[in-house]
Amino acid sequence: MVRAPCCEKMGLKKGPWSPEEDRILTNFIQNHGHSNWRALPKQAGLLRCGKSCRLRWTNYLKPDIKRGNFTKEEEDAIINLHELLGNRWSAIAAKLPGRTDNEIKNVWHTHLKKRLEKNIKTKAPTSENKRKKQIKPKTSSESSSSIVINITNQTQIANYSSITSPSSQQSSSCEISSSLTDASMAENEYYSYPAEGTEAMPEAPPPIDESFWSEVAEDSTNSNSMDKSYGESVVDDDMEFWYNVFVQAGGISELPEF
DNA sequence: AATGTTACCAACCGCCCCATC
DNA sequence: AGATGGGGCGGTTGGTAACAT
Repeated sequence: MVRAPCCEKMGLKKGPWSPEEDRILTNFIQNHGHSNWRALPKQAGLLRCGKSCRLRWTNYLKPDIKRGNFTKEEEDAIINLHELLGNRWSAIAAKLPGRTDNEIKNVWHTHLKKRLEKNIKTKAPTSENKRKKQIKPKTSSESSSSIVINITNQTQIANYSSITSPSSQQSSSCEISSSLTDASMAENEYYSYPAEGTEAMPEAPPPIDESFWSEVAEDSTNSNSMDKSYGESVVDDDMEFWYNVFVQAGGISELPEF
């Protein structure tokens, strides 16, 4: 079924949002919620399509969104999660509180992907691997990561996930388990290289932040697209998967209570 | 100072899945 | 059972700021 884009209707505005539009949308959602995105712009008096409003809200206006540069820990978490989940940005975003899938996707394409590609070529971290261009400072306070995911033994994790993870039913996980070779292990050494002016990362993974487990539990109870395909036991399987990942990573020794 | 190039990121587009009729 | 609508996701684009020449 092919549907015409919702914004094809004449008179609907496209492009960057004005501060006034932001204000109207924010006020409306705070007062009335967003039960129906399609009807929302009309009710709020915005000349936008519902889809545009949803994107603006979820990617920019939502109050719990964390602004500012990604920390080294967040970038490492994205890299590790991308190894496990592939281009499932929403699933990755679910593990990074305050970060949107769009933001993570952007960071991946503009920054992390190149970093990894460069590292494959050079095989060793050098000062050239670091960002050529300085990021312009953000206006809001500097972000800080509330979770720490530092998996050092990628091959072990990936192979294990191919056995126990519900994601193993999908091709992406099979690719992960088969593609992680000694060479890729060498690449992964890069993940631990310290950013300029910071301490070197410890060899052993740091303890998993407790908040991670509550996020996993919360995430598992929400039926997202990732979970839906796994059937009724998805919640338990997902929990078991993440637990196994971090046990293998050496981050925790026992299953926390949820 | 002017121009070209690169990097970043907000926003859009098309497709898919699920719920409802 | 099939059609339709709404929401969500991932890929891509376009504007612009920063940097290089």
